[in-house]
Amino acid sequence: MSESSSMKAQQAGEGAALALDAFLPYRAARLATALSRALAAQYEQRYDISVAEWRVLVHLTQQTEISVRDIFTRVDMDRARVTRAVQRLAARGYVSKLVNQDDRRLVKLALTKSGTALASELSALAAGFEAEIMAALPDGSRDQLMAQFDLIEAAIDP
Amino acid sequence: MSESSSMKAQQAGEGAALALDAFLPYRAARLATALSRALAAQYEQRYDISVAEWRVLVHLTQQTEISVRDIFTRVDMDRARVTRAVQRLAARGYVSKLVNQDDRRLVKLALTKSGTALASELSALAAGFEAEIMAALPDGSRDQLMAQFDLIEAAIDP
DNA sequence: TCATATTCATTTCAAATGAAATGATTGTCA
DNA sequence: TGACAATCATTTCATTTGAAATGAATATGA
Repeated sequence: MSESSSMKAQQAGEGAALALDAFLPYRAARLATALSRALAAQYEQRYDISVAEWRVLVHLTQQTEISVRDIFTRVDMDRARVTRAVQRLAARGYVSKLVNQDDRRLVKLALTKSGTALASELSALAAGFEAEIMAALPDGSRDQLMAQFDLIEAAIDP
Repeated sequence: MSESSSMKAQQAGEGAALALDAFLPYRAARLATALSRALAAQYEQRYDISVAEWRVLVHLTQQTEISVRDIFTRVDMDRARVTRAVQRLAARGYVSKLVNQDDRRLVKLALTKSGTALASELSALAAGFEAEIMAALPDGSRDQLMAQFDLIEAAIDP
């Protein structure tokens, strides 16, 4: 393999060269895509489920009779993406979609029986995936990470 | 505002309900987009630079005379995205693009004078942004985070 | 040397994305 | 009550994305 280009790579001029490898936003993005890709590889093909659909499913595992808005405000996807994920899930019979009679602008989402079954399988898969990764970290890392993530998000938002 | 739908939300049936808020892949994705959005808000409009372009610029700050391949292997973007970012940067005179004479399949990228200037401004901006966030965390959090990220990525890859 | 395989950057094309528009419903307040 | 604003889900439309195809250049090995 040709290594010529990288062999010739040289440091640029002085200046404040930002170390990308130690730059939090970049590292967070890299970590997130690596995790997402690795996890999706375990279910995308087997269950024909996208990341957006996966998130909606898991969210409905925790709360039911909720609206599209309830999901996208909590789950970090925009309205359109949630709407589309729900459409695909409903078309395949995993999610039921009714009009909320108290406020007919709202949709009332819930898992169907097969949706519940699928969500269970996916949850188990996901938990296993996470556990495997966490096994490579010192004890307590998980809580530590979550606490740090919380602080960072709090520092950004307001 | 109508709270009816969330007021009515109720816990779904027993089962292993995966807590999305404590699920690493989800939290990493949420963190990454929050950081990316907040940072991009500081430069996208002012400098008319996309995230992909920003990454290429900063990368060229550290190594020069490198190819498209050198960038996308290190920077977690696919070839097409790097090619497009480079095209836009070259069109605006921030990056020079020559053919590598030792291997004419390769492109030889470098910052121009104005590209170097822009990269400096952006680096300073980025460093400030990160410092502001890190100020909200305990001392040593940064190194701790990077070490944890390294471990997680290592647990995924091979 | 020559045929074949590989590597690189770019382009193509279909799918995903998200900002803004739309239409339906509910809230507000004079 | 009724006009107007606000909210919800969906759709529209232009852009972005990335997998695969392409074409050019180099490596490999008979």
